[in-house]
Amino acid sequence: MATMDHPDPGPGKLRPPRDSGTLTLKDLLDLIESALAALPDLPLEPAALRDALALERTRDPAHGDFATNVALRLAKPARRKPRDLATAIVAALPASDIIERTEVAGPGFINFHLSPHAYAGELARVLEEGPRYGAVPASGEPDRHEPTVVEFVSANPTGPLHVGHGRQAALGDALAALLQSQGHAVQREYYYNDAGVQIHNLALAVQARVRGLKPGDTGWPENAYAGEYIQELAADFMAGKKEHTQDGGEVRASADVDDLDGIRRFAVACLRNEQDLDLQKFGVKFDVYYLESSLYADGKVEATVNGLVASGKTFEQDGALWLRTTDYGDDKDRVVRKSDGTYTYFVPDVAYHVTKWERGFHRAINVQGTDHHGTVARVRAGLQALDMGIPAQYPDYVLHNMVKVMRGGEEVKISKRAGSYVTVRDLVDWVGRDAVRFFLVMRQPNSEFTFDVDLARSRSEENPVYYVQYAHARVSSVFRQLRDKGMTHAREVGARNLHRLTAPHERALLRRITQYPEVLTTAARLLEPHQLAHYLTELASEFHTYYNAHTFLVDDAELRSARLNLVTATRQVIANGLGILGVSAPETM
RNA sequence: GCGCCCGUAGCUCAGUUGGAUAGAGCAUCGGAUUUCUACUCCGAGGGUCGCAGGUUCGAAUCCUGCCGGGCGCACCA
Repeated sequence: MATMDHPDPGPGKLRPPRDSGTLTLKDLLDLIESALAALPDLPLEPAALRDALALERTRDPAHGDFATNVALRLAKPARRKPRDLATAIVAALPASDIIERTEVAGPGFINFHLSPHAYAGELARVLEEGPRYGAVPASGEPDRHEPTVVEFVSANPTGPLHVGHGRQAALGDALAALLQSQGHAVQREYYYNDAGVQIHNLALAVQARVRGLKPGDTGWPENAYAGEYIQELAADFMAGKKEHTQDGGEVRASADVDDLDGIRRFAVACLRNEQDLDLQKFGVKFDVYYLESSLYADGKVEATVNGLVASGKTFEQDGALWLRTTDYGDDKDRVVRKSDGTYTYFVPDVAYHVTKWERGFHRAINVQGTDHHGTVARVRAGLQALDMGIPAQYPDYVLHNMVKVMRGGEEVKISKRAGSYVTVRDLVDWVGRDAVRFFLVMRQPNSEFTFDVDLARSRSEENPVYYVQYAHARVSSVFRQLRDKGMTHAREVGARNLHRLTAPHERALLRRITQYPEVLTTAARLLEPHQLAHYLTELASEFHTYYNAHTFLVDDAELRSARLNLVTATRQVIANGLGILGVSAPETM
């Protein structure tokens, strides 16, 4: 599972929401529902019938386009044999021009073979809606528009972004786009830990470097950052450089060794700017940077502590204030206020999530590394203790594993302590933004990922990004050829002649294209962008197969236009899907 | 030790939240090009779904136990 404890979709969610998916999918569901309602002797409530109704894509084309197992699910409560029930349901199906034929198969499945008419309708929709195809229109079920905040990256401004942050950036941005495609109002947010110990350690490290110390020397501060970039910061600081800040101001390095506060402000401004450059290069843009320091300034931290104390769930022990988080499923109680009077980081963390809720985001998704999964129970427990009506499973988490980088058959070590590690910028420089983006979202987040730099660089079919992008470029190439040959493509002519696309390759491609809206819905519901990446490679594969087996630019103008409609739709879906993943769709390779 | 996650073809991984004969790419082997880009395509072999039980019409999928690996178990963040 890539996600933890996201809300149970509940019974009935097996059926896709009404306002998503293809038109034909919704029509089919309606037809089956009517059939069930028409069966006289089913001793079942309508709600139970709805819950049992699931429609799924068939794996084997011989089984048609869609199949349902309602008869299998209802057989027992109805006290009837599955196949008999299935036969009765089929007999009760209203006539429809989207169904070519229906059959009862296996233990009691009902298979639906769609008519060419159904496909023609869906293909027309792709061409008509263009870049919007697959996205849910802005009028549907209210819960689908629930304002959602997606928090990701949230790296401390204490060094460059490494590959793990890259995975988070790629994942978080794709997730946000996926949710937007489903009609949610999404905010991309970056939580900035600018008030903690880490920043202090950063300042100490720069100061030590300014004094000429190196990691390991006597006098080198404990927990100070060892990276090369610290030395650069120290040099810039002593050179009296100016650095602009995010709020439009400017920080000038004082070049004063004892000016620890000045060192801190200068270093943070520099590193923050570096991170922004990385993210910009990666094509990720945040709507909001939420500063930890503002939580203190606005009294949110204090208010949270007061709220926790008021809850009666706190206690004093060994001079510290504790919260009984074990009451809410945590494995041990947590310190809120240390015996030295300062708060643990857990407090601003809870305060931050309170603001998410109070800002109207009743759905929150946090993208984090699995190494931080211990915080999940804590934050939720803190929110529960406040008793603000926040659901127990708030927020959702998408946890991702670490990334190994292989280059030239060897692992490139990632070690912040050692001071050398692969940064997002390194990767983008080596293989390009598109490859980094695609690679980092093409696998399930929750397993270790090995980034093969050589594969990502290769211009061959082995490289999945290249393979998908090439399919897109290839369609564009076909249209260049069309012009060169002085041929024409008329969409209306093509639309009228879609019945001529009868080759197995064409049927397969049609099937795949029209599946796209369902893929988006599923990927968004499960918070799994890799499903989209996987789909795109399959779509590209089917396109390449088709391309190789058939010439599109034939003399027969009707067939030609029909085929060009099909490949235009293919290109559109590839472009739309890549767009959600933050990958470009080039006209030429 | 406790908690969370992972274990599917030689390798990298999918598997539509319990369905039909477990799929794809790479690698291996065998084929295809006077062609809209061979930057491609077609075919073949390859499996104890970590192991053992359980749940049921039906399990890679859900439950229990074990084996192996990752991560986490601070008055650090």
